[in-house]
Amino acid sequence: MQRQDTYDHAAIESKWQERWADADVYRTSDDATDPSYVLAMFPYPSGDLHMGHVRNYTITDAYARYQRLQGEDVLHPMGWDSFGLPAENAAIEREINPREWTMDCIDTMKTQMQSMGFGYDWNREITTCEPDYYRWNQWLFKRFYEEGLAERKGGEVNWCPSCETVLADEQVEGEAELCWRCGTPVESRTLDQWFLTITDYADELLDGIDELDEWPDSVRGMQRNWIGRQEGTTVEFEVPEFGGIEVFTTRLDTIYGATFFALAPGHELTQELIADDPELATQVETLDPDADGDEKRGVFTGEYAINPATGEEIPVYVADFVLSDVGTGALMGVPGHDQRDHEFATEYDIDIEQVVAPADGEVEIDEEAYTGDGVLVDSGEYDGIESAAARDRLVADLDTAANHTQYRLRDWLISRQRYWGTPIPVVHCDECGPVMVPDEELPVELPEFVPTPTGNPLEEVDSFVETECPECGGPAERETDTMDTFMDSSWYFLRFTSPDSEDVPFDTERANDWMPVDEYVGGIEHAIMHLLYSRFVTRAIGDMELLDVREPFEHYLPQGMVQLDGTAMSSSKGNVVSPVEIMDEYGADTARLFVMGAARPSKDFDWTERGVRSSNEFIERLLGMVEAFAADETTTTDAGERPIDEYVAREIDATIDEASAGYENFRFNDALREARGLVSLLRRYREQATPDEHTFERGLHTAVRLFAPVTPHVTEECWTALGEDGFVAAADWPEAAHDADHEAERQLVANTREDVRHILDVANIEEPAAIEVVVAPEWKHRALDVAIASDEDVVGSVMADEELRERGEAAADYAKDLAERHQSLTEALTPAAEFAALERATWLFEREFDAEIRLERASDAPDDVARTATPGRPAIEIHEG
RNA sequence: GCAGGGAUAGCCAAGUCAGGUCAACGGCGCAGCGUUCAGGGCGCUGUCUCGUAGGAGUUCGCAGGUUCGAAUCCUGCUCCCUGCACCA
Repeated sequence: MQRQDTYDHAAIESKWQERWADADVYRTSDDATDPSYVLAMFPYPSGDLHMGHVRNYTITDAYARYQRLQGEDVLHPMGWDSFGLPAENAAIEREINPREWTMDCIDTMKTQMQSMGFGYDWNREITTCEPDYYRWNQWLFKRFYEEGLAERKGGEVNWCPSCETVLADEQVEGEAELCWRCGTPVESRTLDQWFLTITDYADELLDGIDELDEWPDSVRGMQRNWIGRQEGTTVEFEVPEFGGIEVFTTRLDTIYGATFFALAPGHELTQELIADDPELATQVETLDPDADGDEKRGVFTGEYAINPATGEEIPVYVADFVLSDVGTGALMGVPGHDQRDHEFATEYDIDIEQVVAPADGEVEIDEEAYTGDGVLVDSGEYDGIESAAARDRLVADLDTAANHTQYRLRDWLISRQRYWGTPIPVVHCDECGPVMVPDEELPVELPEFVPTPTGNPLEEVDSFVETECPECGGPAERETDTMDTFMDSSWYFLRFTSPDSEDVPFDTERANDWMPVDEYVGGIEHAIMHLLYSRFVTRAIGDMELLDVREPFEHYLPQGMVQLDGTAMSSSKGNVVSPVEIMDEYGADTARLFVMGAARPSKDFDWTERGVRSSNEFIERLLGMVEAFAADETTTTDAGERPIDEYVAREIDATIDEASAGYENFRFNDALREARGLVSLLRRYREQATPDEHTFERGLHTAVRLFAPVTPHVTEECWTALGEDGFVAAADWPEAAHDADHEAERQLVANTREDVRHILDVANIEEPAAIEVVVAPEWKHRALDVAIASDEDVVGSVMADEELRERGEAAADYAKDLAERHQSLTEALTPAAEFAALERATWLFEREFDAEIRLERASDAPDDVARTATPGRPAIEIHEG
C-alpha cells in the first residue's frame, strides 16, 4: 500500500500566497459600491488554528472567492477578538503579560491562516485589545450612557472568600461551585456594576426576528426563547402590617383558586421577616434556590396575605422554587391550576380548589392540576365566564391589577472585575459620583500588567486608579472594571468598513452602503448572546443616528462540526486532528477540498484519513491532466464536429450550471461533485478519442475555475499552465454556452443506458453484437402534445387530429395509452433534440457495451422495432453476435 | 414542560417548501468485470424481491386521511437530537 508521489504542495502554495500578497488581490477599495460582505466570526486568538476554524474560514473564503469570480466587489476581512480571561490566565501561568501572549498567538494564527490560503484584506485587520480599537468601545459606552442605555446598579457576582476576588462563571467549577484556583466554595455578592439596558429593546429585538428569514429557524427560536416575552398581569396581595406585595401572573382568571402565597428567599419581605425572627431566618437558610425541581420545599412565615379577589386570608410561605429574578420574586399559589403549585400544596397540605373547568370532560383536581383555559367556576360573580374574558374583567375590576409584559431577558451586565479588557471610561468622585471621562481623554489605556494573587490587577496599579475628577478637579478614583468582551464583538463588523477611522468608530456613509453583512458564518455557540448583543448594539447605534441599518446580519449560517468517529473534536478528549499537520503532509488545498466536499456547511461530518487522501489524489490528477495537456499531449484541431465533442461541450455547460447553483446556495459539496464529474468526463474523453483541442481546453479552463474557490493554489498553478496570464482568483466565472435542457438530456441518456443494461441482464445476453436504438416518430410527439393540451377526452382529442387519424390503429392504441397516464404526462424533448442527445452519447454506449450502436429514426427502422418507441423512451433492439 | 429540528434501503445521506419523470441523487462499505493490472489506483457495473427484452411486486418511523396519483400535503402517535427551563 504505497503512496504515490504527490505534487509539491508546499512550493506551490507558498509561491501563490506570496504572489497574491504582492498583487493585493484581496484588497477591498474604500470606493467599492455595496460590496458583497462575507464575514466569518473573528476568532479568539488562542494559539493554533483548529479544524473548526478551518471549516468556518474555508466556507467564507470559498464563497468570497466565488463572488469575486462573479465580478462582485467583495469585503472579506479578518480580525482578533483578543481581550478575555484566557490571556490573563495564560499570563499568570507563564509569568508573562497578557498582551505579549495574545500577540504571539495572533502571529501564529495569522501565519496559519495565510498558509491556508484564506484571501483576507489584511489592510482591514482589527485587533480588539489595541487602544485604537477599544477606545471606540469607550466612546460607544459614553454614547450609550448619554442615551440612557448604560446604568449602574447592583449585580450579582461570584465571590471567592479565600482569594478575595470576583470569579467569572467559567472559573467556578462543578456542581459544588468551587473556586478554580483554591477550591473554596464560591459565594454570591452584590456589587454596583454597569449594565447596558438591552431590555429597552426587547420588543424590537423580538419582533425583528420575524424579518430574519435567512436565519435558521432554530436560531430564531433560541432568540425568541431567550427574550421570553410574556403577557400577563401584576396584582397586589395585602399582607397586614407589611403592605401590598406585588405578584406577576399570566393566569389572573385562576385568582379565586389562590390558596397560598409564596416568596423567594431573596425577596424584600422575606428579608424583613427574618430580620425580626431568628428562627425563621435559620429555616430559610436551609432552603436552596439552586436545588433542582424534584422536591419543593418551603417555610411557613406565620403571616397571611389577603386574596384581593376572595378577601380570604392565605398562608405566606418562603419557598425555594420561587426565584428572585423571575416576575416579582413573589407569586400567588394556585394548586388547582398549576402543576408546580400543586406539588407544593400536596407537600404542605394546602387547600386545592378548582376554579376553572375544561370546556368538555372532567378533571380530578386532587390528582393533578388542570392548566388549560376553560370556564370559571366557584369564582363568585365571574362564574361561567371564559378564561380569557375573565382575565380582562378581573384586570379592570381589581384595584391593584394592571396588564404587564414580562421578559426573561435581563439587562446586559458588562462589568468584569478583570484586567484584560476595555477599561470602562468612568471616574468615581466622592463629590460628583461616577463621572464619564471626557472624549478628548480617550482612550483610557490599560496600564502595564501586574500579576496579583487576589483581586483585580487594575486595583493594584495606583498610577491608574488615582486621578482627578473631570468635573470638580478633586481627587478621584478610576473605575477598575473592564468591559465584557461581547462588547468588542458586538460592533466589529462596522469597524471593518473603515478600520482606520480616527475620529469616529466607523464611517457612517460607508457603513450604510456596505452593511448589513450579507453572509455571516460561525459557530452555533454564538447563536444567542453574540448575535443578540450585535443586533442590540446595531439598533442602538442606529438610534444615535450613526447608522441606517437595523439588522447587522442578513444571512447567518452556523457551520456544523468536524468530528472524529461521530464525536466532536476536543483537546480534552484528545481526538483532535491538527490542521497544521494536515497542511504539512497534504497541503492546504487538500484540507480545504476535503472539508468542503464532505458535507454541506451546516452539517456535521466525520474527518477521515481516506477522504483526505482521496482529495489529495484528485488534486494531483487534475494538475497532472492540465500539465499533460500543456505539454502538448495529443489533441486534434480538425475534429470538433464529432458527436463525442458535442457531448463533452454540452456536459461542460451542464456542469457550469449545476456547479454555479451549488456555490450560489452554499451547497459546495454539490458544486464540487459536479466539478469532479467534469474532470472525470474529460479523462474518459481523452481515453476514448483524440480530444478536440478547443473542447478539451475549454473543459480544463472550466474545471479549473470551478475548483478555484476551494483549492485556490493548485488552480493558480493550473491556470498558468493553461497559458493564462492573470490570477485565476481574479478571473471570470465560466459561462454556459448552450441554453439547453441539460436535465432532460442527461435523464434521457441515463434512462436509455439503464434500459439497455436491464435488457442485457434479463435476457441474459453476454456479448451483444449490435444495439439498435430507435427514437419515436414525429407523430407520437405530436400526439403527446395534443394529449397534454386536452382537458378531458384524450383519445378523442388525439383522433380528432387529422394527421394522427391517418396513423389508424397505432394512433388509437397510443392515444389510449396516453389517456391512461393523462394526469402525469410531461413534455418531452423534441424528436430532433432527442435524436441529437442520443447521438452525442453514442460513445458512452460503445464504451460500456462494446457493441455497434445503430441509432435510427423511426422511419428508417423496421416497424416491429420502432413500434415500442415513445417520446423520451427510444425502442431498443439488441442483436446477438 | 416550552420552543426548534429530525426519523429515507447495510451505514452516511439527497429528495419533502412548489405531489406525478422516485425503487428513490451521491458517498462509504461489499461484490463482479476491465485495464500488458502487485490484491493498489483508475474506469465500468451491481447491491429490496421476483422475472430469459426495458416488466411486476413491496418499500421512505407508526396509524389514519386528502388526491386519479403521496417519501413529498393534512391529522394523531412513537422515538431521537438541540436550545431554554422549578419562568409564576
